[in-house]
Amino acid sequence: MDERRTDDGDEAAAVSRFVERFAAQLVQAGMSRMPARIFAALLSSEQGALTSVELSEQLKVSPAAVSGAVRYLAQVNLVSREREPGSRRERYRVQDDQWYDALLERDAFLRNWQTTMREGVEQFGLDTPQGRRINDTLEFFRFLEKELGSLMQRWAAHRAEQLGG
Amino acid sequence: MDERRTDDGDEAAAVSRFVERFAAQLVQAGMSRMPARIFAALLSSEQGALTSVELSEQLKVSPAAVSGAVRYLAQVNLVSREREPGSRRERYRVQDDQWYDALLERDAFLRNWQTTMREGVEQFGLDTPQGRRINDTLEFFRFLEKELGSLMQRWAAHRAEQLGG
DNA sequence: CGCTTCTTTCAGAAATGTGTGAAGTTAAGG
DNA sequence: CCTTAACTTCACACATTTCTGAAAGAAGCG
Repeated sequence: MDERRTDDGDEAAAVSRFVERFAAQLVQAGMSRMPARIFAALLSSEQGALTSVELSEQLKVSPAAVSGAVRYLAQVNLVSREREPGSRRERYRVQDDQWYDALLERDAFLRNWQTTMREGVEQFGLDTPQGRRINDTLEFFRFLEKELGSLMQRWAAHRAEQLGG
Repeated sequence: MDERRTDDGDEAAAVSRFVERFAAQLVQAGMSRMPARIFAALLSSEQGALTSVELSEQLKVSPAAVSGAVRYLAQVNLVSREREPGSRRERYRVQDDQWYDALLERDAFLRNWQTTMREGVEQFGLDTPQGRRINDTLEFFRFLEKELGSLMQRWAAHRAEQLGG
């Protein structure tokens, strides 16, 4: 008749459960729902890449929703868009080795915080308790920026080593 | 007439601008609006602590909103509640030296991720690309957990040194 | 022990966010 | 060129979240 129904169904359901749980985690961390679901689906896919239609069907959402979510994901560098040559069909791919960086979105993120804090320090001045308190925060973010840089380097080294061994 | 209008007004307006900018930053990082505004207001206050009424007036929100937001902030250890002895008035205080930890809310956060990822690895198995991909993610979070621990220690040392010198 | 002051709870209103359907745009293939 | 398959945009509807006002609940003070 049709394909091995139960197996495929079970597998699909199991995948879906994981995808939704993963997505929920991302949502909790601040990502909006649709991007989260799509990212989770991509990471759980065999090739690490899916087409718009596949995502639309698997997640049971409209192409419009996929479009919007993917735009966001591409913008924050969690996903890259590929064109299969000869077709207008696009595939969206998780950046296997880059998404760790993106997830910690250090660059813009930490800079923005530092800017805000610097303004606060200027406004209140270091001769006020508030000013000193905000200055501490500024220093914390400076510290974080430096440390996260070297942290990611260590991670890269760690990974390279694993692959090598 | 009344108090030095322009000075107080300007100062208040300037503080408000900073508070709202800071809050916006926190919102972007995933915190909801009211807790974010309250936290920012506390950090910008001279004593690092304000009463419910003060918050309510400064932020132009109802006592109910303050109550709910403060409950959340206390739960995630960003704020502590104090009672002024003899009054039912409560003051809410930012935890000057603890909120860095809280902001990175490492403990529960990283554990939850690891649990989710572990389930994914089990589900797909290390003989599938997805399984390996998710396992990489799991390792990344293990790595992060370890590193963030020592990072915060270094920060504590850094701070202690500043205060000492 | 009741009055008063402050905080909390709760139902509902207002604001915001999120996803859909339909129309619009772009580019491959005839 | 025209057709057609894909992706995107936009207005709107639905869902969720967030804040308020009112009422109830605690706790000092007379």
